[in-house]
Amino acid sequence: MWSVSTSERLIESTRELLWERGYVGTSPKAIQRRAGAGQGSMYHHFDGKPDLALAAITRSADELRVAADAQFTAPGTAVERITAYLRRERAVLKGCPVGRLTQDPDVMADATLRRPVEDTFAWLRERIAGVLTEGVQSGELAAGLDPAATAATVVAVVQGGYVLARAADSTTPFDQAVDGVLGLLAAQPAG
Amino acid sequence: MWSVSTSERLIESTRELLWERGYVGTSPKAIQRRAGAGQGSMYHHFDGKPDLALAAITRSADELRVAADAQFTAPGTAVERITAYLRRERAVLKGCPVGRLTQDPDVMADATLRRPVEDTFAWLRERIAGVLTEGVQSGELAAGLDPAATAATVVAVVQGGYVLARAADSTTPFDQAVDGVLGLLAAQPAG
DNA sequence: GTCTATACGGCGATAGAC
DNA sequence: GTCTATCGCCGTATAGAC
Repeated sequence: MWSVSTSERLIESTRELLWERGYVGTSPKAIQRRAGAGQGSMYHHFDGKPDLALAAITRSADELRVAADAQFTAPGTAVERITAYLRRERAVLKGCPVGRLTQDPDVMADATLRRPVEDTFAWLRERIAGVLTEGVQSGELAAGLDPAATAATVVAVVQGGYVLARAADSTTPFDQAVDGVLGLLAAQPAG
Repeated sequence: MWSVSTSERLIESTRELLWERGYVGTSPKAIQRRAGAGQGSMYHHFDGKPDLALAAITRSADELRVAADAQFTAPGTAVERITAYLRRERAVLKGCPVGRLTQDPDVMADATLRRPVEDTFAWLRERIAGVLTEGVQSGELAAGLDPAATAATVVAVVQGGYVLARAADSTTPFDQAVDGVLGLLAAQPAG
């Protein structure tokens, strides 16, 4: 048996804290405490708070892509895959670990930290637009459906659903928002 | 002529800073500087940071309701009013001054500060559901459309649209997300 | 009402011993 | 690699003079 390395624990602790409290609300001291690491230890492995945050953000972004891609790559019609993506299990009340960073002024002001966030959503919209395009081409979806716009809608419903859920302190509005788009999508006249 | 009162300037400065940097990222000192008020002045008019934040949040929430209600109360069909709401002019890259607070752990942990946020979104979903119900009843929208779910979708698209716009540093994805839902809504088979 | 003085702990980092 | 010491500045107030 072996324990995870200190640097590993620092990254994971940072990921959790960024998720819970954001960049501005997360201090090096809090990270160290959660990781069970000392001051010197943290500054040995990382240059400072931004460097550690970059490692954490990059990992969260990568995880998000992998998790999402699993739904889009699975077999099924376009609508089935979009449905699988929207209905996949999520920590709804915690919100999106990547989308959350969008509200963090110090993250958005730093080009390096901002990059993974920007790339993640660009990729996600692109990927979903691709799935929708397949649906249009196969005649499953109306020919008039705009894949890029609809993809943005799908991603926005998820991100906005988190906001509504947190505001209500209940997962219900998230589920409703998802049901809402899926209802609209299902009622489309076939192409 | 008269100048605005100091307490008024403190509230407005707090609103701006909460919008730009969130509660955790906003310090009393920063508020004072922006308001052109001294330390003692701020603590004379308000009990402290939470008290001042409550005044700011309440006002922003009230403003949001008034602005939204204008679209819903205007004449027009249900879809026209929803469209007016979704397309109304917004500071897209700044995001929603109320929805943003949803990501602020210290706001959500304080029942008093949280209240206006919760109420605002509950009201908004309710209000939109009402408009959609009218649309269903008049036959403008399909009988199968779920007003509550679709209302959640509409609000989520706006809130999520802000996230996408900030991530991309461009208003384009917001507009696409809006176009996307409106496209789906318009393509509904009539009831 | 507004000002200055003072307080104490936390933030983010560096230095140097072990 | 990890620890403790130290640093200067900021956050969030309180006290009391004007």
